[in-house]
Amino acid sequence: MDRIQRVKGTRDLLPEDMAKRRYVFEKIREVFEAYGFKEILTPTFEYTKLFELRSGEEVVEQLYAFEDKGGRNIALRPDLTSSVARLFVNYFQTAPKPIRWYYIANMFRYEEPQSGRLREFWQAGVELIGSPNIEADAEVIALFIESYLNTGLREFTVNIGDRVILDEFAKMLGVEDDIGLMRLIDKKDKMSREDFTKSLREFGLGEEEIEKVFALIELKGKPDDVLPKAYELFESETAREELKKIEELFELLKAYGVENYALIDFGIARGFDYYTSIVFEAIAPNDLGIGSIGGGGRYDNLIEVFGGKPTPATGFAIGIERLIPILESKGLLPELKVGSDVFIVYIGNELEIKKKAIEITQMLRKAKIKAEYDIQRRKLSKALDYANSIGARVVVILGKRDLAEGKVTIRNMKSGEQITIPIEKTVEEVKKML
RNA sequence: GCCGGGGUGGUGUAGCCUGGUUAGCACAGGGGACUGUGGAUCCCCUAGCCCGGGUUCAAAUCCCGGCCCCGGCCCCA
Repeated sequence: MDRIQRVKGTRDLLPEDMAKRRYVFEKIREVFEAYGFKEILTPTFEYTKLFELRSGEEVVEQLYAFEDKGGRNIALRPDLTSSVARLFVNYFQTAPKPIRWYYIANMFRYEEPQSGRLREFWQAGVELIGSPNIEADAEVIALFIESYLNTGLREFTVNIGDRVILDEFAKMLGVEDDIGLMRLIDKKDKMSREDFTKSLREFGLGEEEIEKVFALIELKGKPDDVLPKAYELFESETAREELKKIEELFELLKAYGVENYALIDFGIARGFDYYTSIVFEAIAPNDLGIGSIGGGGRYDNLIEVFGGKPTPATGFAIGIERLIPILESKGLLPELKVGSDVFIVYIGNELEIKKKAIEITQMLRKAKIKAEYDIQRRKLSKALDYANSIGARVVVILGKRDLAEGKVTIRNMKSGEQITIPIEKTVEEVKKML
């Protein structure tokens, strides 16, 4: 008969995978908590309308959307930002600001799987709701950087862009389709200079405008280098005020001690069209074909879109399926042992001796030692073989002769060394061997 | 949605181009010999050509379609 396979774009996570994920999640969670963020979780599915309100009806194409038995149009969450905004509008509009929430959850998008992209994937993210100030952007970006640092990652940058600047830029060029221009600029790193120029021409820009686009995308690097040039390029009051905010942002990041990881890149747009000003994404160089490992930004209009009072907010999400392979390829994940440390074997098949094996196993377990006894009725040699294969470091052997004297034998699987000890000393002696 | 490369026991593979033994090997798994040390050795067993159609006397092998995997494009709200 045909066996049922995994659904396209999904993954089975085996014990070793889960150990790695738990490790990475814990490292990220530690930092989130240290910044005073509180964990929340919203339902796995929402009314499709929620996502349509945010992004337009065409997003249904990229959603896992379906009709349930009650005739409701439902979609699995593609991220948590919409749900968090909904939650806020429904119950928390009068709560003291700012609200600091974090989540670690799986998301679903109906897209073609490829490197670093699955249909079900996990994100660890935060939302900081209620502050319009640059302090909030700084807080979130600092937390973003520190989260990566706590996983052990060092080779990465957080590139910071700004939607206001891009809007002003589009105005400056007299471009109507500002979103189209942003998308094009966002792709600059994916193509050669020639191809990029060609795309800009096809978009309808003249040579002078193209020059300006290149001037813009060269606004990339440390603020000390970039900002003076930016002040030259932009003359509008709006743009200059925004540049001032960015200047302050970097001063704040210095106070956090994370400024070395932050760069300006005014070519960054990020796809999400609900972002309103500061946007950012983390890039870690790798040869795995993985692009951004996380990103976020300010979304000051979204809560209004969902029927709430206008409320500023900012946040980010870290893509776990992208981060873990990078950490792994750089050797930044510790050796994570899964399974029992101690294996208990008994020789013979008498009920009494089995009960003894269980009692000893329980003694070890109560002492928080990972232990299991042989429930396969294995012979000693096969039992040792099995103990070896599961990576048990110590084997407790119960033989009739030892038991008659109230003793057991414990074997250090690494050295092969064995000692015979009184049963009541088992926990103590096993601990010494671990 | 589009393009390229793939799909052989649980895992890794040989066979495919050039159609023809019972689809080979290794590892893993189960059992046995062994009954207090063999983390071994030996023996036995389990288990596979992604699915469907076509060509042919004959298909794992050639052709078409589908599904899935890997990668790229679109998209990434």
